[in-house]
Amino acid sequence: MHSDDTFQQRVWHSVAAIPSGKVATYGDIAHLSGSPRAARQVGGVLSRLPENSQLPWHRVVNRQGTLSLTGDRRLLQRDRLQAEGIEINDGGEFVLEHYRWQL
DNA sequence: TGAATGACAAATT
DNA sequence: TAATTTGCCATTC
Repeated sequence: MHSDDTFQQRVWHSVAAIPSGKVATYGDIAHLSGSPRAARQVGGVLSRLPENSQLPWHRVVNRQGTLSLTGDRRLLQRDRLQAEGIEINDGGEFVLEHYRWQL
């Protein structure tokens, strides 16, 4: 029901709040979701998002300013970020502090 | 119920 | 500076 308050749902809400053109790290989302040390779980939640999800999962990146995904998903994330104005090279690297969402 | 898993991150080499 | 190891913890199997 609407009173569900699982880590997974808190992650969904946190990610949904990231503004277009900005990015947040897995750690940032973990922190916002009430479990500061669960950065890894954030990735776990996003990896299991339904195909039809409208969540801007592409705005979640790692602390190095690079993309953690591989293969086709990685290319999709890179394209979506570029589409939002983020300067990211073909290797999926960019200047994190230049686009990081200030919590 | 418990072991395995992993879209991380900080510490250590 | 870069590579490897260690700690982390919600889910999944």
